[in-house]
Amino acid sequence: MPDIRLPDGSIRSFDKPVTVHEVAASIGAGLARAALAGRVDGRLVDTSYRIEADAELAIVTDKDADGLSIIRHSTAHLLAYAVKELFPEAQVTIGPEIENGFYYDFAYKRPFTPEDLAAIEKKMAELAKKDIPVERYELPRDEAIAYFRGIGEQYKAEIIESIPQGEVLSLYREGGFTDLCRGPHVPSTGKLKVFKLMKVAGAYWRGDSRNEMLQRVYGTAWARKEDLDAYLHMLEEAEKRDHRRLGRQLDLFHLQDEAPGMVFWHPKGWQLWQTIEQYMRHTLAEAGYKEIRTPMVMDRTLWEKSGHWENYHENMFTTESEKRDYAVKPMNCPGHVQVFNQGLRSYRDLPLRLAEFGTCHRNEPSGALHGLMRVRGFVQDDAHIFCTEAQIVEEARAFNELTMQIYRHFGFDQVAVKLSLRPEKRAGSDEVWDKAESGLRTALAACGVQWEELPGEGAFYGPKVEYHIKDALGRSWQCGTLQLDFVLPERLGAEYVTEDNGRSRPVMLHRAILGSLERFIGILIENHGGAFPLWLAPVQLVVLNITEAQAEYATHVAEVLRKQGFRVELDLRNEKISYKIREHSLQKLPYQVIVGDKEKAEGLVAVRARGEDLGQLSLESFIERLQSESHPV
RNA sequence: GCCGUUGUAGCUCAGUCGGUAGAGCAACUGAUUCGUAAUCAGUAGGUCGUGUGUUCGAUUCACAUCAACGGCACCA
Repeated sequence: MPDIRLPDGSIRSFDKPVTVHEVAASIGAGLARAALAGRVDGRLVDTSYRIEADAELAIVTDKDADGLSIIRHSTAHLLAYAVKELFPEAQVTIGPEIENGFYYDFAYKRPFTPEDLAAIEKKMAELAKKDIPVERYELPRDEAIAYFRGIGEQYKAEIIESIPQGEVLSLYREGGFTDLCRGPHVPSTGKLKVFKLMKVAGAYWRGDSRNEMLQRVYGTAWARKEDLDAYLHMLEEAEKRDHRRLGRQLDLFHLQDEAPGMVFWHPKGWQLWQTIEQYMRHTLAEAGYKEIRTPMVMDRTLWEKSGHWENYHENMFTTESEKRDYAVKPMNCPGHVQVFNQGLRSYRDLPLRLAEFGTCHRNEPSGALHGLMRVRGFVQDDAHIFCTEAQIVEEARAFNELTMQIYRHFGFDQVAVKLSLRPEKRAGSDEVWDKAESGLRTALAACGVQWEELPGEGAFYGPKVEYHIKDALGRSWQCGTLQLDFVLPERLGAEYVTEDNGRSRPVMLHRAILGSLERFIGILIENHGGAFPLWLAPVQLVVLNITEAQAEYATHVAEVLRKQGFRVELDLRNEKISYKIREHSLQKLPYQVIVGDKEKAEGLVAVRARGEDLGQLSLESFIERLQSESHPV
């Protein structure tokens, strides 16, 4: 007869098998009401689960992360239930929990409208209020298929058909609605109180663009109303940080219809760009890279040799002149191999690190474009390291260190490393891939970092290490990449003279740290909400006079600051000081330097940092403060 | 590329059940010379994304097309 050990270590003995719910009830009526599921010997189960033998049990409530997960998953089922009530012809497919909520995909003769969504949400609330029991039962695979076929749920039947023969499946029934599901689920719909449907969108059946499109309804669900409110508030805040909105407000860049996916950089945006590019240029030079420049347009045959034409020609911009076909470069690497191939290279030249801030164009699908984050014309902080196999580990280690240092300079200290392995569509033999993948593993191990492996995600010519940085809103962005390539040097005939006067192929390391500068700037804008640190701010300071009487002094102050190398604007407009301060505050300038008669008389400046009055300072001490702040830490 | 939505002044948006449009902010002009997030008054600004069709008449209706937005698919 089961002895149940609870998380506090206490043991409760029962003289017959008990359900999770019964155990909860034996502890207290409140806990029984709060119980959403149980964790029996580490496995999540329904509250109706019967424990036959001795076990460890934790009662899962909405205070548990697992509890919230179950709420979201069950809310997805409630959504499907509501849809079936309102639109009996709709067919259900899948409805998983996702970050902050859930979705459910339906097959229906027409798309759902916002009005439908409101009606569905209302129906969900109604069904939740009725506190309908959610019951689990089991069915053999073939009976389950017959059942779903019988009620016209073809998609469901298809899902079950892809499950191996002989399995017993669990189904969940709430009122008139039954769904196939692994579970667990909340014991009744009354546990689902805090949810909101967010949007409808198309989504391909089984995630394959060759399949029909389903109607996906997204929703969010929480344990408490305050959590939902906080989440909605966070979404509003994120919207205020949207780089497209800030790009306009801060006059950084614009996009227009005539050049979809290509950016018009305004003076302030280009200043920001240049600060970043020059910083990278210096940093790379110090790390032993040589900068080069290669053509934007090259003959099609070169792209055929490199393999890009075969893999990507649909996404390449092409042009033609005097019966020759050309392609606008989508990558710098084939060009870099051409530079490597000039003259006879010696093992003494290796590693050779060639860097280029080269503009590349990729004809991305129209639906993929998104502000600066996904564009058709972009520049990477790109470089290719030509080295021997023996040098791979040391080069990867040095790259890792450089990358982490640069991220720190930009204020990103949470970095996740991933290793993408061979894709289905690839160039090169399996032996070469074995060598490349194990080479990167060894290199990563040498760096002492933890990494996650992603099978099938590598580039066609080689596996890649990805660096993902986390921004101020907790979102993760892939920026850096290190790709090991034995294929391109072979295809484009790169070789060097070895120590014993033989010939050998160099290995090529493709690498970028920021990735696309456009995208990285988009990330920076959102990360800082447009309030850039001093070293990045396009305009670092503005000098304001209070009345015309200090115009000359203000001009002098601005001049001194400019001579110190700061980016300074002067605002001598005949406006109230509060008006001017408001404008520059909205522009998120790091510092506003205000001079009135008092400052003029004593040779001081009154400094206002963002939202903080620093009071009067001597110009010298202010400059000192600026200097200590103006370089990346 | 696929599904859906949207496109009106520099920006944010209203409006026209078919009779060629309006607000706030910004801009410009004048007055105000002011001490830490909006001084007052005035002026100007739009072939209503583009094309075709229906109509006496289209910004409004229909079709096509382009772009943006939200997803999906893609992302060398």
